Amino acid sequence: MQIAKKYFTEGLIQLTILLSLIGVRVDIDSYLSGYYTPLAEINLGPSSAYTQTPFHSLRDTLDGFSVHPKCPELDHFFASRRLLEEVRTLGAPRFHTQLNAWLVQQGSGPSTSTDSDTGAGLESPEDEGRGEHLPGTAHEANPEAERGPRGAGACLFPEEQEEVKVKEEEEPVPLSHLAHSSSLEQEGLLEGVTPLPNPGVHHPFLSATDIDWSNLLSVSDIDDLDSLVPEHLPDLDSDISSAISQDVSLHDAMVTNAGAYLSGGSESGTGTRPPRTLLRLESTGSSFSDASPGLALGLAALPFASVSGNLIPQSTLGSCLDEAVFDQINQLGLDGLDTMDNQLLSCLGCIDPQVLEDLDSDSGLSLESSSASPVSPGSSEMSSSSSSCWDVECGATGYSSEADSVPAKGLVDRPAPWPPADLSESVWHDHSYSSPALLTKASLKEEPLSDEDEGSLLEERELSRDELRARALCIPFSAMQIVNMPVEEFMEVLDSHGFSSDQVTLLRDIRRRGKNKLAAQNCRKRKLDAITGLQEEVDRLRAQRDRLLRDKHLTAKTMGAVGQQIKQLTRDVLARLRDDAGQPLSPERFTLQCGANGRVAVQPIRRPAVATSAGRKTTKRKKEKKQ
DNA sequence: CCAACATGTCATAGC
DNA sequence: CTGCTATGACATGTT
Repeated sequence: MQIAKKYFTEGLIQLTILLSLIGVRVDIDSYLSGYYTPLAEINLGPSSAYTQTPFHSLRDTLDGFSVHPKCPELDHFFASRRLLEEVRTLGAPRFHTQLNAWLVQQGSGPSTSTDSDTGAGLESPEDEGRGEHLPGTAHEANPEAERGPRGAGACLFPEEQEEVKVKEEEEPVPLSHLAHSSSLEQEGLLEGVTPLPNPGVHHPFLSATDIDWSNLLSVSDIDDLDSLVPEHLPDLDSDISSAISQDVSLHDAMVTNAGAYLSGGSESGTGTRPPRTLLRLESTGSSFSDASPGLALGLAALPFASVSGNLIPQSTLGSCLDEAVFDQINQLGLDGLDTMDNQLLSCLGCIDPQVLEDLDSDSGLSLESSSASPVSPGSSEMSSSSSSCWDVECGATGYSSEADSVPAKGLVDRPAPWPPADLSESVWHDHSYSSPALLTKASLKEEPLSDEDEGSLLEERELSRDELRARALCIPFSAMQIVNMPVEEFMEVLDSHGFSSDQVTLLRDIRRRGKNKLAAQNCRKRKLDAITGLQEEVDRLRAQRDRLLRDKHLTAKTMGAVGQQIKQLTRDVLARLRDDAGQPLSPERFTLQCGANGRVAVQPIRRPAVATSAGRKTTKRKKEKKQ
């Protein structure tokens, strides 16, 4: 995203992209051809954070712009389309191919171009691209702009696709070819790659293009497209070449509807083009909305692809577009959901929904959850925290949900006491709550078992001592329930069920032991974590110590070498100096002293007056040996 | 059989 | 005072 932001903060590029988005033919392909890779990485590899970003934040901050400064509707529209593109890109793995092939088409188009340097286009796309096409509207500004794509629109065949892709990669696309590319296609392609351009930059040029805005946008055409979607489902084809031709023809349709240059000097354009392109336009939308959402890039430009003479105010534009966009989103989502739901249901049909719900929760014995549940003694919180544990038990045994799935709150609120005889099976089935792994395993494994298996498993499963005691005293609660219910609820249970003193004592013991058991687990876990952390710290400190020791040795070695060099230099200097007698200065009697100002002075070595001659000799010998 | 480990339980301190 | 948590110590079962 940083790269994308960097790119999009370049105002000219932003402007180019934005103009392309609103239907003005600008040189955006040159931009794309150069920055395609990073942009593609941005969108084709949606990070979880990116896709999971809340809609409001997506709308407001994805492009780095909070609100469209002048046109909130437009901003909203862009945000909506951005969201739609996010949805599309999730399922558009073949976007690269489409983009490449399309770019080649533009490059091989008949448009007259004076620029052949793609790099120049990248450097200053607005100079050539927008400079030519901005002054006029989409209908009249630049005949080449419409002639180019149309000429190249239907020229790509499946067998040519790969070749063209290579060609596109090898040869830089002429700038003007790219500049003349269809805004619709650019939009669709671009939005498949980029998280939408900067809406804010677009405004200064709105005055020059707002007419195109109004002309290009038509709600009725959007509706038509929607209505046409089902009619052309047979046209849906995952073939890339088909999708490409559709995308290119999309622009042709726009141009045709615009009524300008329909019969212009397009080399490849023919008189039979308009009907065919229209059909392709429709099929493009259908392909997007149904078969392969990612391939239907043209639908990204559907609001703009609808070309009519209707002038609609921008205030209404936003809402209309939003509806269209979100209809598409809904359509996508519903289609995907239908498929996914069918598959999921087929896989999970045999699983009890309750168990499915339980799978979302933790094992019910998670130390965190278990320890947290008492901290939140609210009834609602209790039901959320402890019910998961109980549900696990329910899922583990597969008992009837009437008895098993009753949460603690329900237990307490239920006026009628539970018959121990009936609850014996439903409550005393699995109380191995101390072992989360066992619980999870049991809950997952035992669900599809039959009653016979349940019985055998019940027999196999050992009840804890507290469970046995509670069963002996006919206490109609599981240890999990007793432990996890809030204290208020527990007190209410003790009061409302008319338990004997033994039962109450046992209930309290079970609760105390259960909580202490969980606390012990927590404590041990913390202890292990602490030990692990300390061990890691020990390792780290040990490594640091070794590193420091190595540095110390190296420093000492260096210091020794430097000292030797100094001594040698001192000897050399003193050997070149002469005393009054003309004799060389002895290093034993003189030394060199470096002053703070950089001066070097010869100083006699001061020896202790009390030093014995023997000591001097010993010192001298040592010095000599060292030297 | 023994050691190591895991787990439950008790006692206790502290909040 | 009560309930809860944390933790050391001990017992017991498992590997």
